[in-house]
Parts: sequence; structure tokens; C-alpha cells
Amino acid sequence: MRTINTRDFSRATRSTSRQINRLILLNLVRELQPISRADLARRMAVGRGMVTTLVKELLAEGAVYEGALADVPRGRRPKMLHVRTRDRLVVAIDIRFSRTYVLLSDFGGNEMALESFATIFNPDQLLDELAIRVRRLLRTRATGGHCEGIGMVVPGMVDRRGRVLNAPQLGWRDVQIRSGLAERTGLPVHVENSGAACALAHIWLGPGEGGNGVRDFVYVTVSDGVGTGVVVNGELVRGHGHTAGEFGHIPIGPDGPRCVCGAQGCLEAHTSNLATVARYVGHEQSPAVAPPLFPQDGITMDDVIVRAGAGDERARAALTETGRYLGLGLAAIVNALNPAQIVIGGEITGAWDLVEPAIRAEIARRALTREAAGTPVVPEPAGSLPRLRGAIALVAAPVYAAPEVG
Amino acid sequence: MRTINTRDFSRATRSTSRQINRLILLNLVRELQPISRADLARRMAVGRGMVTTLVKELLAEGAVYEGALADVPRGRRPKMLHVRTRDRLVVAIDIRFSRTYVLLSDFGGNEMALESFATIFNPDQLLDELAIRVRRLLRTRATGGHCEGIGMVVPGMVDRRGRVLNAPQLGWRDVQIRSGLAERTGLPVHVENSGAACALAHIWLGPGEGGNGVRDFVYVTVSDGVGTGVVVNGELVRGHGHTAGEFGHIPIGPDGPRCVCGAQGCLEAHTSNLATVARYVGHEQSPAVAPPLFPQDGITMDDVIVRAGAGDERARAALTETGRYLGLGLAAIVNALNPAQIVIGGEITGAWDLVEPAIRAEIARRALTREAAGTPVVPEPAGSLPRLRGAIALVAAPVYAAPEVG
DNA sequence: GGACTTTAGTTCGATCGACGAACAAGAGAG
DNA sequence: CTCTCTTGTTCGTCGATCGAACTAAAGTCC
Repeated sequence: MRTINTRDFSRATRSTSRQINRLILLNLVRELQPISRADLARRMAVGRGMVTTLVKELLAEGAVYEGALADVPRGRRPKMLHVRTRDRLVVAIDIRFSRTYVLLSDFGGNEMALESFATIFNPDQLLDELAIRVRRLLRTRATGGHCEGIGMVVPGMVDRRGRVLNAPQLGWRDVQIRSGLAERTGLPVHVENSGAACALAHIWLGPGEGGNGVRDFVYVTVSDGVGTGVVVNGELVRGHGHTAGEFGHIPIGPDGPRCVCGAQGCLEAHTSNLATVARYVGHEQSPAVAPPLFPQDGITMDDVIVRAGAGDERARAALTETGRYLGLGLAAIVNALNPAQIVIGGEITGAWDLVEPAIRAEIARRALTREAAGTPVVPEPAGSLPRLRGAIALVAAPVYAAPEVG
Repeated sequence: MRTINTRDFSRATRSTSRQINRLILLNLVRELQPISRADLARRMAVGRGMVTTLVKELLAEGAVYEGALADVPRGRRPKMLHVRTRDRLVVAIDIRFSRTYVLLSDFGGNEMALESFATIFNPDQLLDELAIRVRRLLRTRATGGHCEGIGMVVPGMVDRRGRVLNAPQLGWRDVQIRSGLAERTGLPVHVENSGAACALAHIWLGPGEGGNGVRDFVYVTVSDGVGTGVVVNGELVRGHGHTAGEFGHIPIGPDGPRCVCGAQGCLEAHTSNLATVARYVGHEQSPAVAPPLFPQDGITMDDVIVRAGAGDERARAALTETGRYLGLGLAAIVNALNPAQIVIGGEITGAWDLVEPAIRAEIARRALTREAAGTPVVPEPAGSLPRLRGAIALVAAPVYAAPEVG
């Protein structure tokens, strides 16, 4: 039940129906490949004739290709269809506090080459370095493919025009990085916040080969900071100023540690890796300065997790405490948005057996309905590179996105 | 950038384009009436011929009607079009803790008859009473019109099938009220949570005659409880289990008063009318029992507002304190969803001069970007009956809603 | 091995709807 | 009365869906 925006709508023209059906067909191929024309016709409840003409168009454009004949028990053997991803390339860039990662990938999310370097905090120098690496990657590793764009993920807020409004970890404020990289490389560049990008990755390249069925979820990354991406009806919510998704700064205790955002008691201040490490080390207060001192007393989040696994009671307590606070924040999200699922990413998933029960208990305690109390909270599989996959999705998603109508 | 739902999509058929354009046209008439065919053609960037045929259809169905000829400086005088609302009737019902309101209205939100009675807490008896009153209203006051349905608003959570999951103020749990009233009256019945309904009213019957331009906002009702309705891209967010919008229960202080939901430190526990009155009267703790004892020590929220207006310093302090806590909650909403606007409803808007500065200060302090810090917070005009207008919108909105495509 | 059945994919005419041009209907200006 | 300007209608064209007929390719039955 959406209102029609009478100030800026898109009317149906002669070609609208065809566009819609072409996109539906392309998405069906994407999610169900390999698939035959006859199968597509059945799924779309349409005559096979129409599928023939639509596929003919998509074949001519190179959006799909014909694969092998399938074996069927009776009748003529169908010619299977696939989406063309192999020679459509993307450069995904993940800028983090410690290191910056550059990945060459195809549209399907298959990794072709991954490299990284220590993050340069001067934006111009960083873009210079990135441009050099992108060009080199494309020259040496992109054999026979065409690069369709660059997706870049940043730990901070980004506006619609690719300007970084505020990235406390990098010390950036109002930095235009999209146009900078676009000019240097001559490629279209997309920039997004890391939490939002992870959510995008989960929509478009999620488990189950190109999108799992969940269309309402919240992605929460627990890392140096706490980022969130909100997805409603298969669409990432970015808000009026494109800065939605900062659930990391909902207050869950006014007397808690001071947060990098300046306020006190934020979810992030209680549950970031820094907070967990600080809790383990002993000082309950995390430092108020930004960028945060990363390896604190030489101990990292991974160390805490390893020690907890080895039976260190103080480490276990620090992690379950983090889980409890995280559960408090997730309960707020559950009540506020009632998602079908919450996905957790970040190092903390390495101690899932310790963290999950604390999260679950807190959600069950504070959720307002029985159904909401049972909202699944699932960890992102380790090593799945969600930020980089999000960067890929930034480039690949527009090709498959639903048309705006009405 | 929405994904196409490959499990449940709507393909474009021969008539899809026509449906889309008809709905756009109907919405243009709704928002810009009176309007001529030629104007519609210009706005839709379409030939006048198409407008003629579309309007002919809408006229035949009775969705629009032709009004008077307009005066223009040159050329043939255009025949103005209007949407037919006058004889399309709705019964709106608002069930509250103290009283239940029944309003007969037309599709345009014009009030024809309003009555109320003390709420009966037994659902069956309440539905009996409502059925009697609905029938009487329609028999005596609905002259020459046809009732297209009943919209019912409840202070609690409602599922998609019109079952009240939990309404603590009424003491209801798992009560099917939609089918109960539908059977008694023979009319289609829609049931919604009151916060969501207020947001709906603001989308569909908002200031500016049928929808203001704001398509991303959050409506917050501060009353016996704190309800919220989240609107993203002109669409009410209801979540997976249809219970989204309970921002009233985000934690903003773990050591705060106990909330009716069982948890501690909820936004609602700090900012409901009950909390404000309790703060004024002196006990910082509100009673833990539900339903709440409404007139506490004989003093109501309205009393506090009146006394604050008369210069009572304790009343003023209680209200600004409520504003401060409310600002804390709204800051969380601003960071999480980045709405273009926040709308506040409820008795508290009667002391807006006291409350607003506190809210604004708290949002400015905690918002993460300069733009978000300036998010407009506007009060719903007093006496605008937002809940009942929401109930009307429940029935009227589906007629004008955008088609689901893709 | 030839007829029959079954399924996949293509072709083609019917019909519907957008689109643009021509046309009729008012209304004021000169 | 004629010219101009604007509104609203009509009609032929063209693009797209839709269903029926047709071809292609496989296995099965007698």
C-alpha cells in the first residue's frame, strides 16, 4: 500500500510492460539458473511465445547465454539459460581503519584477485594509490572481461553524491571520494556505508545463490564500530539524507562508556570490539578519542575470542556481557522494525556459542510479542567478506533492480 | 533499488500499463482537484487523447465526476474533474482506554457524525455495542451514500488478520475483532494499531488536501502509551509479523521507571502522559500494573499542561523533562531511520512551546550529521482527530494505493 | 522401425493499449 | 465574421501481450 508520488512518478508507456517482464525474467534466470524457457513460461504464467521473444532480446544484449541441453525423462531436451556474469567485472574496495582491501570480482561474486595495503589517511593519496592498483588489476588480471564499475565501502556516513560526510575512524569530514576515483580511473564509482553495503550483499548475493528469500531484515556489523543496514520489502532503507541505519547510536544506558559520536551509552560504545577488549582488559571506560587506539595493550578482539575458546573465564565473561548489551540493542530493533531476521557480521561471530544465548535471552525478555521474541538471529559465515561483497552488489544490483513504477 | 521477489511477483499483463496510468491519473485528480483533462495530460506528459479514454472509464465507474466549467483567459473552457468522495462513506472507530469513538465520514475525511461511549472491556459486548451504533449511524445519517467499510484503531499490536495480539491498556490478548465486527455488520473491517493508523492518516489525509509531499517520516503519538508509525517512501512499514513501529519500547535508561511491557527504562515509561503526570505529582516511579490507573490523584495530563501555562514551575519542569526524554528517543529514531520529518501527536502538543526546545536540543546533541540534527519535528494540530482519520484512511487508502509491480 | 506421445521452442494472427495527428467545440480578440 | 488559442474527441499506427498452430526432438508402444 504505497502512495503514488504525484510530484515525481513514472507513468507506464508502451514499453513499460516489456521492461517489467524482461526484468522479472532476468531475475528468475539469475536465481534459478540453469533454467529452460518452458520453465520460465510456467513460473511467469505466460505463453512460451513471449518467453522466446524476451530471451531473444536478452541474448542479443549479452545479458544471458545458452548453456547445455538438459536431460529430461520425456520430450525434447530444453536448452538451459544462464546469466552472463563471468566477463562482467567489478572492482570492490573496502576502506577500513587498519587496512584497505581491493578485490577484482565478476558480477556473480566470484573472487578473481584480492590485495590489500595499509590504509592511507590522506584522501588524495589514498585515491592515487587506489587508482594505480585498480588499473594494474584490470590490466593484468581482467582477461577478456569488461569492468562495469567500482564499488567502494567506507566506515562512515556517505551522501547520495558519494561524499563522505563523517568517518570518525578515518578522520574524514565532507570528503568527495566518488568523483575523485571516477576521474582517476574513468569508471563509474559507487560509494556506500559499510553497514548498508553488508545488507546489500545479503540481499543480492546472499546464501542460496543470488538472494535468499528473506525480504525484511536488519544487518548488524559488530567491528571497530557498530553499523546497521535496514532492509524493508527487499529494499535498503537509506532515509531522507541517505544516512539511515545508524542503530549503533541508540542509547541503551546513559551511564555507559562515552562513544566516539560524543554521546554516552550508545549501543556501539557497549558492544564494539574495542568495548569488548576494554572490558576484558579491565578498564570499563573506553577512550573518548577518535580514531580509537586499535590494538589495546596489544590485545585484539580475536585474542579475546581465542582465549575464551581456551577457557579464559574473564574473556568468556567479557564476550557474554557484549552479547547481553547487543541483545538489548537488537530487542529495540525487533520492536521497532519487526524484521523477519537479524544477521550479525564481524569478528564476534567467532564466539557465537557464547554470544548467542545472551542475545537470545535479552530479545526474548524485551520483545513485545511471542512471534517477535523468536526472531531468528543468524551469524554471517566467517570469511565471507561481506563488505567486499556489498561493494560488488553496489555495481551489480542496479542491473537487476525492480523498475520504479507508479 | 528494490529486488524483484521471485517467489511472489506480479508480472505485467496487457492491462497493467492501463491500471498504472489510471491510478496515477486518479491520484493526480485526488491531490489537485479541481483539475482539467488538459492539465492532467500535461502533468502526465501524455496526449490528451489518452486522458479522455481514462477519464471516461473512471467516470463510468463513478470514481470521479465532472464539475463546473472553469474560467480561463483564452480558449475553450475546461470541464473540471473531482474525485467522488461525498457518497462513499466510512465508519471510523477509535477504541481507547477511557472511551470509544465512532465517526461517520466520507472518503475525503469530512466528518458527518461523531459519537462516543465508555469503553467496554469485554470484547464481545464491545463488538455488540459497536454493531448497534454502526447500524444506527448508517440508517439515520448516511443519506444517499454507500458505506464502503469500517476502519478500527486499537491501542495495541494487531496482526495481518485483524487479531489483537496484545493491548495491555484493554487487557486483551489474542482477540479476533475484525471477523467479529464484519459478521455483525456485513461490512469489510480493517483493524490497525493506533500509531500506525496516525501515520497512515498523515500520508493519505495529511495537511495540504490529500497528502503532503513528505514521503519519509515517523509519526509519534504521546498519549497513554507511546506509539509510532514509520513511513518509508510513502509506505507504512509494518514488518514481518505486522508489529513494527514499537519505538515506544527502545531503552533510554536502564534505571528508569518500570514499563507496562515489563522492561525497564523504555521511552514510553519516561514520556507517556502517565509518566509526565507522575513526575509532576512527585513519585518518580509509575505504577507497574496494567492497565494504568488513569486519573492519578485526580490530575490528568491536560491539568498539568494548563497549570504549566498558568506559570506552575513544577508543571513546567515535568513537561520539559518529558521533552528531554522524548528528544533522546527521537534522536535514536533520527539516527536509525533518517526521516525527512517527525510528527508528534497527543496531548503533549498542547505544551509545544515548552516541549519543543528540549526535544530540539537533545536531537541536535545526539544526531550524527548536521543535516540530521535539523530534522523538522512538527506537532499535529490539536483537534485533528488523527486516530479517527487513520481509521478512515484504512478503508480509503487501498482505492488509491500504487499497484504492486515487479 | 514406424506411429504415437510428450515436451520444448518458434511463428503468426488477434486484440489491446499507448501514441500522435487530425478534427470538432468553445471562447475571446480584432 | 475571422483569427487565434485552448480543450476535448476521434481515429489510424504501432508496439506488446496472448493464445493457437506449428516445428523440433526425444522416448514409448506395437
